[in-house]
Amino acid sequence: MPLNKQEEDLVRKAFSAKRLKKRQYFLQQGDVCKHFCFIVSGAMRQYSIDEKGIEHVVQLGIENWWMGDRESIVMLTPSKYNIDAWENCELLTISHADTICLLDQIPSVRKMLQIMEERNSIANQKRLNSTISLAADSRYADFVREYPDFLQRFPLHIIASYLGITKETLSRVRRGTIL
Amino acid sequence: MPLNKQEEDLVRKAFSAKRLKKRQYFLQQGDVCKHFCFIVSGAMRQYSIDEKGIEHVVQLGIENWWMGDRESIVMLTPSKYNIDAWENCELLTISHADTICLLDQIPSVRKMLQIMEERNSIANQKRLNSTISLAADSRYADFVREYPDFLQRFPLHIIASYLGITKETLSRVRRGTIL
DNA sequence: CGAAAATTTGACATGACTCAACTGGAGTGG
DNA sequence: CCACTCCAGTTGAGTCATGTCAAATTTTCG
Repeated sequence: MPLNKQEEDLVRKAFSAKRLKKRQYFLQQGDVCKHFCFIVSGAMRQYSIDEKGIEHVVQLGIENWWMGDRESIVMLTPSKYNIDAWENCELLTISHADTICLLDQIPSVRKMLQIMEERNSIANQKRLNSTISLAADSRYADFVREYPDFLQRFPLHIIASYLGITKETLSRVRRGTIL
Repeated sequence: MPLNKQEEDLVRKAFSAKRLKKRQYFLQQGDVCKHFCFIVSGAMRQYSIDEKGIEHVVQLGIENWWMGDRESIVMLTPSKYNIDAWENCELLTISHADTICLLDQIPSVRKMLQIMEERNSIANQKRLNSTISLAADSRYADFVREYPDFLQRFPLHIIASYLGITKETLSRVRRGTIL
C-alpha cells in the first residue's frame, strides 16, 4: 500500500483507536451506527435478537476484519443488530464521512476498499448459497473449510447460530452423521 | 449522472448491447464469467444446481439490476452458477477490465458503483438475516414486502427456490398459516 | 474449590420435504 | 375448434431433519 507522507497523514487522522473489553458493545440495537471498525486484535460478533430473545449471528470477525452495520451507517437508520466484543479488542474506527473522504482523495485506499468489497460480496454469496442449498451437516463442513480459524475463537453455540441451526443440532452433526 | 462528452464516450465504448431470448444462458456453470450485465429490460435468474439436479436460485433481477458472478469474474475461476433469461432481455454488458478502467477514470461512475455496492451489500445482509432467523412464512412475508415486483415476474416455484423452500411449502404458506 | 458457561444427551414435537396425483391454464398443431 | 402437451400450482399422506425442552456432563476460570 504505497502512501506518501501527506496521504499517510490523512489516513492517520481519519482513524481513532478504541479498546473494547469482552462483552462490551460496539453497537447496540436501536442506535444508529456511526463508525465502521477494523479489528486490530480480538474477536467480535454481530447479531440480531428475535421476539423470543434468541440471538442470530449474522457476522463474525477477528483480526483484519471489518465490522459495522452497513445499512444503518449508510441510511442513517437505527440498527437491527448488536455488535459486541467476544474477546478483548483493539479497534481502529472511522466515520462514514471520513471513509468517503479517504476514498475520494487516495487512490490506493480506494483500491483496497474495492478489493475488500469484492471479497465481502463473494463471501456473502457463498454463504447465502450454502444456506439455501445445503443441509446442516454440509453447511458445517463448508464452514470448517472456509473459516477454520473461527472454530478456535468462538464457542460452538455461536457458530451454530451463524450457521442458522441450534447448538444441539450442531453438537449432533459434529458427532458424526445424525443417528 | 453528470458526464462530459469525453466521459460519455468512454462509457459508451465500454458497454456492448446484447439480447437474450427466454431460457437462453448468459453464463453456464463451469464457464468463467467474463462480463457483468445491466438489465435494460427483461428478467433474469442466477442459480446453482446440486447433485440431485435441484436448482437453487441465488439471485433474481429485472430492469435496472446488475447480474454476473462476482466470484468467477474477479478470481477468474469457473462459475458454480448458471445465469439465464427468464423473459426476453435487453442487456448492456461490460468486461471486468473495462469496469476497472471506468472506475479509475470517471469519478461519477465510481460514485454510482459505490452506491450500487452499498445497496447490494445491505440487501444481502437482510436476506441472510432473514434466512437464518425466520421460518418459511415470515421469510415469504419479508420477500413480498421487499420485492413486490418479483411476484409479478417470476413463477412461484422460482420464488420458493429463492427463499430456500420447496414450491409445495410456499403454496401452503400462501394459503394461510400451515394447517 | 465453586460458579458460570459450554457442550452433550435423550425423548419428543413439528416444520418442511418427498412423492405422487390432480387441476387448470397457455400454447400448438392438426 | 378440439385434442394434446407443457408448465405452474395445489393437495394429501407419510417421512425425515431439525427444533424444543430439560437434564446431565464437562470445561473454564476467578
